[in-house]
Amino acid sequence: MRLTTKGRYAVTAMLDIALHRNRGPISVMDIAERQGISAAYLEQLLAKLKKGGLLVSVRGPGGGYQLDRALAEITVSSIITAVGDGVDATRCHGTGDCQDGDRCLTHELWSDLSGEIDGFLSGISLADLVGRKEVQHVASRQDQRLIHARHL
Amino acid sequence: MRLTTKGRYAVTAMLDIALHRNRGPISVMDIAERQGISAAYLEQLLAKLKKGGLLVSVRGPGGGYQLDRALAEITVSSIITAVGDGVDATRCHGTGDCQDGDRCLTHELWSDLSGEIDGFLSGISLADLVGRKEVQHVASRQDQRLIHARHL
DNA sequence: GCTATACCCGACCAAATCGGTCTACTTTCC
DNA sequence: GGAAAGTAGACCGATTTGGTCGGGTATAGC
Repeated sequence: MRLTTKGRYAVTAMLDIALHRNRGPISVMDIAERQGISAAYLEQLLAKLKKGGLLVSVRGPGGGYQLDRALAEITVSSIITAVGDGVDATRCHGTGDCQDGDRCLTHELWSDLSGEIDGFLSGISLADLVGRKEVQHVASRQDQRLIHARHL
Repeated sequence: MRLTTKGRYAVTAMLDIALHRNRGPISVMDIAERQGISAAYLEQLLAKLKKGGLLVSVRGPGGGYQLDRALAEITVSSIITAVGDGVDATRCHGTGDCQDGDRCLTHELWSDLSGEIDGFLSGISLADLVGRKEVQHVASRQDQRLIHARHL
């Protein structure tokens, strides 16, 4: 099971774009500042998300990234997968040849777990997250802080 | 979320010991051969499991490791935790200060996910695993192979 | 057509982690 | 006493992570 900052950053960035979707394209810099993520690093992740068909980019001044699908059609699972942080918990990546061509003692356990996790994350879309009170609260705080910081 | 070979090996080893519990103490070498795990590495994991109160060891010839609790009282979750592969998916380890003392946008999501995974793994004990047909099948295959190998 | 903005892309890097080895014990049974 | 077995910890090579840097290229607006 690999769920590292890569996956977390990706979901965070997607959610940030979702929350500000009515402002037109969102620049990497904006997301990076609001979410406290290195801009150069974030670029790599957004590139993968674009390659995965979750985002489109607009070049030039005023450009940035936009969602390529409806909020409800983008699941957390798909974001994590797109960026390479697999949800798979087995050692053999599901093939079943964990021990010299045969299944290992615990193959089914990890396989079941993978299903469980994927089921959970597939059931949560950006639309769900955007609708959460707690998320909206954090988002408005971040917006305020960014405006404040840019006034200096 | 950290679920690496460490956690997988630990669960595999514990299950191996559980399956052969009627044979007295199980040596590291036996487990290593049956499960295809490096004995030297396995030692480290078993030491942690012992420190965590899941195993007891018997030194000297004929010694090895034994479970320190009833099968039903040892959950997969507790095994993974004992070797250090935390089930926690948040960046802040549950404290909630993911971004300059406040919660990040996705704190709740990862927190929920952690709960989900932990709930799943806490619900599975060694007794459950030992009772599974597939597990028994793989175990008997491993036993046969070991006997065969030692005849050479 | 310049220029500032912003995405694009690939090389590179330091630190951490992982899976594992090796050595040198100590304890216990025969 | 010697062999079997656990104990402890230093060490190691490979990979991954998280991130930087530097140079592109496209494009909007003047």
